[in-house]
Amino acid sequence: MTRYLVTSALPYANGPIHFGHVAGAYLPADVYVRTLRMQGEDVLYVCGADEHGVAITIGADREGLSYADYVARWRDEMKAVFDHLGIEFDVWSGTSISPPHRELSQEFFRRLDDNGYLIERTTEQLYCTTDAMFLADRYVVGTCPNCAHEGARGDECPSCGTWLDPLRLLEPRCKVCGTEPERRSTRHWYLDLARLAEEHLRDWFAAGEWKPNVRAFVETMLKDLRERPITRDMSWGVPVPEDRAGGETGKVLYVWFDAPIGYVSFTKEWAEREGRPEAWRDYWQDADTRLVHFIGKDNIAFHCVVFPAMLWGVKQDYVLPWRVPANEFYNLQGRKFSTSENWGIPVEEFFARHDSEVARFYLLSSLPETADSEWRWEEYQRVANTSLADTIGNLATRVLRFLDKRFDGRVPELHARHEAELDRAILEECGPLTDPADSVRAFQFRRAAEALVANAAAANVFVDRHAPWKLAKEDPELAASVLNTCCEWLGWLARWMAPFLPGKAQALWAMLGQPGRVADAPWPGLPEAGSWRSLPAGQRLGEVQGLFPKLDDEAVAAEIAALEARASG
RNA sequence: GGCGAGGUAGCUCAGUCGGUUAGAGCACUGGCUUCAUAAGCCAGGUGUCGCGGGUUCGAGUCCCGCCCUCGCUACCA
Repeated sequence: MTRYLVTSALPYANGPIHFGHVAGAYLPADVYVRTLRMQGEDVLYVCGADEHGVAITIGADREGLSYADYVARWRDEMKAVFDHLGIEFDVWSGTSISPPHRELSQEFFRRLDDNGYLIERTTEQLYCTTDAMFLADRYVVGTCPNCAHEGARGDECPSCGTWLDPLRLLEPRCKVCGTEPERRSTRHWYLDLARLAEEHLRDWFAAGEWKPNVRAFVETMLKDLRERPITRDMSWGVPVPEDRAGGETGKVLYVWFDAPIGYVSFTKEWAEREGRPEAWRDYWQDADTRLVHFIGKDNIAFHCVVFPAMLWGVKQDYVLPWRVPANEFYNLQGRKFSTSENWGIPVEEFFARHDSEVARFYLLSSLPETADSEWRWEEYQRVANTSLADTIGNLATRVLRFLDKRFDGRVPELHARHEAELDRAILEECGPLTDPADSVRAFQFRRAAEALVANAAAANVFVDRHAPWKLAKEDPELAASVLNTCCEWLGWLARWMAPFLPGKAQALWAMLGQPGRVADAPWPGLPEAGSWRSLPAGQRLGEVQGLFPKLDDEAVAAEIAALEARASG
């Protein structure tokens, strides 16, 4: 048994979760966790909201809410989406509410400081007297010194593409209130990434196994590492430890610094709740633990460079990431998901009309694993109808309804003289069989989804070749053996389905008359001739019902029309 | 600008170490079947592998140049 600590990127508590986020970082992680658990691994799945930072204070001010209320609202709303989709964390928390978070973040700061990885520096920055805050680059707008474009941002001019510094902008204004900011000097702490890379990070990364997109990005970044500020002048966040602030007040840890520490804080929170307060160390400070970060590609720098640098720099034997299966971006019907342009699928409406398990499966079969991909309603319909309803759902009903009619709704008997022949037929002659878990472990979820459908399709071939409805008249014993084989196969299918379609898998499990939770059954792997059957003959089957609803063309057209109507209205 | 990823059948994509005639699913057509949610099975066609050059006995695959799409570009998180 191997120990795994799995994380999904902490979603920023400043807006809704959409299917793009789900496909990028949450659903694959959930499937990975469920699969490993069925395979007997020790897995902890940690997530929570990222709740600090200036964007949140601005959002809360705009809505007249306290920061705490504002992030709590998004925290709860995001959790509701995860619940709908069956994404189950062992702990879901938030960086502003997790009890250990403040102390732990400050401890990271102190230890990095003690170990010589922090640099203090005083610089001039723009300060808005109206909003009483220093302005981050993107919160300053002004006139571009290069092309005179009036809408230039503090970091870049969108017109000529020049890299800017806010201090270079002509007629700078605060993006929030329009006031002209003044220059003030301020002292901050910087993380010495260059030194951390020199001492350990480069070697560590070079020895790892990474997806091509991750390796390429990080190797470029490692060539030219600058120090990064880790503090900010504001009130919302984890305060810089008083014993290190040197009299400075009003400074907090910069949100990118405290956010990933949330993974650790939340693990500690989980351990406390379990009544084993030291158990978090098993996951974070045991060299054999495999730390897996599921993220979108925009987060590669943090999870493969900055956070590992922090984990190593505190010299507390923290494990560094083992794999970072960063996904590309997921779009919607040809365009980017966009809250501001109303280009999205309102999740509550979606769940009112559609089956969330089907959504899970469709998302998994279209994940942006190697390139950007997208949600297309036409493809959603195809997957829902062809792969799920026709291939998997119909397999179950064609077998089980026949048994209801002709075999008293019980698992038929396998006659010993048929076993070898039928094993050979289903295992070798009805199409290639593959273990979906192999692909899941390689982070190839699309392939795993395909394997699942292919394994079901093989049983359809088997049924057709043996035509039990004919055999029932000519050779009832052989018919029974054939249908016994089909029942067993459905049992395997239910277990193969469990990580992908947990609810449907359970429904199928119950239809077979199996007690308990299918997720508690061990992962079946691939069946081997002579030893793969386990259902007792005569076992009563459960009530047969259709597993998957079908989606007609009108429904699809209506969804696309609604999508476009929202965007234009 | 820099960096990265991608460009393969009508659509979505797979192609390992360079190796036979470039594959799968969907869609489409024909046949079979009637257990099943009008579901299932069998059979069938389709390619300037983005463009140009190079290396090689042999290139979708390796090298160089170019074109197109998307993303990142680190004090937004």
